[in-house]
Amino acid sequence: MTERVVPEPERKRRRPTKQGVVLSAELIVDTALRLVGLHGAEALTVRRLGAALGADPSAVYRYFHSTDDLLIAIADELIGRAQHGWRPTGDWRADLRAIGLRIHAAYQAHPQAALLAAHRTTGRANEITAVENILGILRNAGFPDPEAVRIYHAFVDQSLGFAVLDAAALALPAAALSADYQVWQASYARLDATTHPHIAATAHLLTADMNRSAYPHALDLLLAAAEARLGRPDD
Amino acid sequence: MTERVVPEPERKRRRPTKQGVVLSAELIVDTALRLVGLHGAEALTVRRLGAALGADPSAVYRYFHSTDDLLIAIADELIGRAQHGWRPTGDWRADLRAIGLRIHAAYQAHPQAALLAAHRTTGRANEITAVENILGILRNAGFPDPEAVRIYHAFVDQSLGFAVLDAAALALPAAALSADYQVWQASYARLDATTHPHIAATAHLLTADMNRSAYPHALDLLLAAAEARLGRPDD
DNA sequence: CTCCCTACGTCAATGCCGTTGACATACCCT
DNA sequence: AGGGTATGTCAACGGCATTGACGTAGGGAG
Repeated sequence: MTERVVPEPERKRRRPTKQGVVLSAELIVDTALRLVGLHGAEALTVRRLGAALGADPSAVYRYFHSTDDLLIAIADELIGRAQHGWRPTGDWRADLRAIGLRIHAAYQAHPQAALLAAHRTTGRANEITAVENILGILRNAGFPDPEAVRIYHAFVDQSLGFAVLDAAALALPAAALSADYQVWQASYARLDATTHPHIAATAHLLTADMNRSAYPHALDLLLAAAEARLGRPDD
Repeated sequence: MTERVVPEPERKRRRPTKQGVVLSAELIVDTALRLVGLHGAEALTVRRLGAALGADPSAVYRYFHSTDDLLIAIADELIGRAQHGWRPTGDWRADLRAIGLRIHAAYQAHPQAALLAAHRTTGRANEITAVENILGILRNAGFPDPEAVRIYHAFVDQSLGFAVLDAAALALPAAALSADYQVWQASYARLDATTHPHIAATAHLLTADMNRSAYPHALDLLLAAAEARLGRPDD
């Protein structure tokens, strides 16, 4: 007992740190996002977070049980930002497309955080709201419940999966990024047409396409296939 | 000069460690995969790897520039394993489905490694072979080059994205996993039907679906949509 | 067969990291 | 006004990746 972490809603005392900062779970999450955006994913350490907050590093443990716990909170915050201000239009396909792009964009805005947190199920408030919204769109569109659940699952995991992958590219330090490009030039762009005819034939298209996220296209394919099923409720 | 790492193909001297083990890049990658499979992703440290190999930890740096470099090698090894023994059947849709499932399965077999490495572009031999195969299937199926490249990109990134996400679930320690399930029970399964009608109506379906990967379904949707486009080369 | 060069395994040190137990203070409630 | 305790702080622990220096033994040259 005398648990180290007191849940945020029932916090009463707020005692400023030596440097005069009044801490809160929200401030810590925001500071963590800022830190990670400025200095990369590897900057997210308890010690540096403490320094950025103006507090002793161990103060963080009064708000989160562990760094993992903090990560979950960050993930939920991003999900919340993705939904901020969203309103359904009534067109299920457009609505799902918008939600998917919003989730993706929210994570792309904090690639390092996405890399750390997008693959976690948070079970927190913002995540639950998102689930409710997506399921509602599908059921109102006329998908029978089992189909709605299956499409929901594919849709959500697709957006999160792409978020992680695309974040990984953005999160790489500039040095590694240019190194990656040189690897590409060295290995792919000059492959022998006799051993790798298909890469050789499409090399120019590949280099152009590589620089964009494939998510919008993949999302459109998923939605098109889902719509095609609305008519045929078989199989 | 006197570079710390000598590339594997031109290695001549093989000097056993104190414990009598003869090292090689391959042995290190295999040992890393075994380590990570046995004791989780957090067990992949240079020190523990050294111990598992029967060598001083710093010997690893004679074969890889950094842990990141090692990770890339592990990723490429998994891609290679996914393709091992694969042969095209001539049915493009079945072939792509098989490759997708193989990639996914290869990473699921080593979830901790997948989590660390699936979002990296390796540029190494096995990755290049996979790219060539997939592009070949699409171009032979009759997709025009720009379309083939776009579908290739969506297909590959979707497979890797799902691999990361599904690996994350498998990689969680047993304790965290059951904790997750309890969170689910506590928050989702008993949500008020008036505030969250859609979750409440489908809760039983959600819990059943949650335990499977959505990848096969998402893959089928992608392939169905791609096939639908083969006829209409417009837009 | 011998000698030399240097590749590569080893050692030790550096500066990080997360986490925790003990402590003290100042906040809030009564 | 006073007490209980929440919360910020301090110090310490063990583990981490990485690197420079060292020496020994493998292999090529003659």
